[in-house]
Amino acid sequence: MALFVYNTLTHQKEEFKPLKDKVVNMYVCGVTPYDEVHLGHARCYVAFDVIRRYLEYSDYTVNYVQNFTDIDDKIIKRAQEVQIDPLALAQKNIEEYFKDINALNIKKAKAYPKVTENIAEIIKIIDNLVNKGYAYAVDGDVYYRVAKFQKYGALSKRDVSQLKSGARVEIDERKEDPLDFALWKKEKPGEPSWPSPWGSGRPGWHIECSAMSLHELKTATLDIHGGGQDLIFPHHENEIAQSEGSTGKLFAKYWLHNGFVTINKEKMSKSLGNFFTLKQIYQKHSPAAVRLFLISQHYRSPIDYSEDKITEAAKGLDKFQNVLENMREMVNQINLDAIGKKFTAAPEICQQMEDKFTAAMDDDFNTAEALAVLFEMTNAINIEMEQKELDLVKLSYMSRTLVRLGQVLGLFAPGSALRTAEDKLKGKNISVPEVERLLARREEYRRQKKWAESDQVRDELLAKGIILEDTAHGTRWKVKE
RNA sequence: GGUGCGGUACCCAAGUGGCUAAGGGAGCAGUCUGCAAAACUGUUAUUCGGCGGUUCAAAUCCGCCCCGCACCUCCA
Repeated sequence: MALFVYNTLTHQKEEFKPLKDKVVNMYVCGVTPYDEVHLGHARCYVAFDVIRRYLEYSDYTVNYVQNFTDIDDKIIKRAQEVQIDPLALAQKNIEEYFKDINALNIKKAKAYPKVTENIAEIIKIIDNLVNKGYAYAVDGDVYYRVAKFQKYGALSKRDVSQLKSGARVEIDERKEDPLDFALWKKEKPGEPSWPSPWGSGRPGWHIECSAMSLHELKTATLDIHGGGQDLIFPHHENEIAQSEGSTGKLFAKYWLHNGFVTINKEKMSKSLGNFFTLKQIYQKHSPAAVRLFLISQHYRSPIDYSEDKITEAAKGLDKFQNVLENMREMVNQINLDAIGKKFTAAPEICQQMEDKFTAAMDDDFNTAEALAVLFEMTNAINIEMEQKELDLVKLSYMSRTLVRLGQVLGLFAPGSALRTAEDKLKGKNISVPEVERLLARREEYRRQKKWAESDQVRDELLAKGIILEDTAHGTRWKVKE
């Protein structure tokens, strides 16, 4: 089976073939760090993290680059509002970005270029565009000459003449055409600026991605360029115009765009004010549950957020957690190599599950279906554990497959694995030592068969949202979400 | 107005021409358990927004209609 991806550029699913065999150069538009990270951002970066992980699972070397647009109108505006230096504001938000995003178990990019560290590269491209006639300077500003770029509108499927009649484009007398957009903006008093051949100023919004992808990945043509659907027009359309105008080569082979997070079916966005930051959500839910929620639906479809849905995702996570903890108790000590003589091959079901999993993921990263395979595997393991005579080697193979495939989706990875005890108690009015103290007391009651007292302790814990499970190997506890 | 996406059970959500319409949550009944929880078993869509059409065969293709959302302006 081959991997097929939906390419926004061609509006269809295509077989994925990178330029160079087994190497994928991938650039995903990062955030403009003027505010906190919200769930919409998380969806984008989780989606592309899954894509990256699956490509790596499929034996590709992935060069993943994601930028920070750390100087921009919005940063300047916000900085003025809170009376802080724009670059310091951006820096602070970048630090917060990593805190919030890392919790979601997102793999590090190869590089995180910033606009402010790539001014020279940006100027170089603008200069090149001016020399080729794709751009013109007016009064300290530099604009892109959209009419000169024949393919303009191809990505977003827009007709240039329609755009003009749309009348929503701002009229600026100095521009040759209302569609022309700024590559370089003349310095304004009190704003950060850099020297350039056209005078002091700063880069326009779209140029940084053209410059930084070229600079960081050393290739005119990217294999994958990703981002949110809201960036298709004008941002990505403009990037194509800039990059291809400058290099004369195809900018990106595959354009992948993730769908929005919505609330009550409406797009979650800063402008509508209906957004939830990750910090807000983390107060009530674990990042792992947020991640599972985000991948429970295909990355291109809109996903509607609600508290209940994250809670549902948390329950799914519990299901995985339960099976893995039960497994751990049973097969923890098994050395597969030592017992290998008896059971040399992995059971057939492992290969079947893996085949189903890859078939789902090969179809434009269908995580919803892939997830179903993991639940099927979970069920199969549970059934196997019900058997009178346990086949521990088989169980071990099965759980290894579950974990390995789960990790492709970024679930239960080592490190950020499942939820830790402290993580579980987030927002609860009780500490881990306290729980353990009560458990010990209940254990003593149970030993003495004082059921009433024992149940009282259990009820007490339940009232605080803690559920107990008595197993053959002792009592386990978890938190009701 | 232009462009695009979607409407599948109580809820979420896969499936885009042919095996019994995945999977998760919720509910109900049962097994297990000191009792629970977890887990397991059974059960909840003769039907896929509506109406026509094509076909031996359609949730899947075509036409029309109804409804929802997004983009065309900063947004992941």
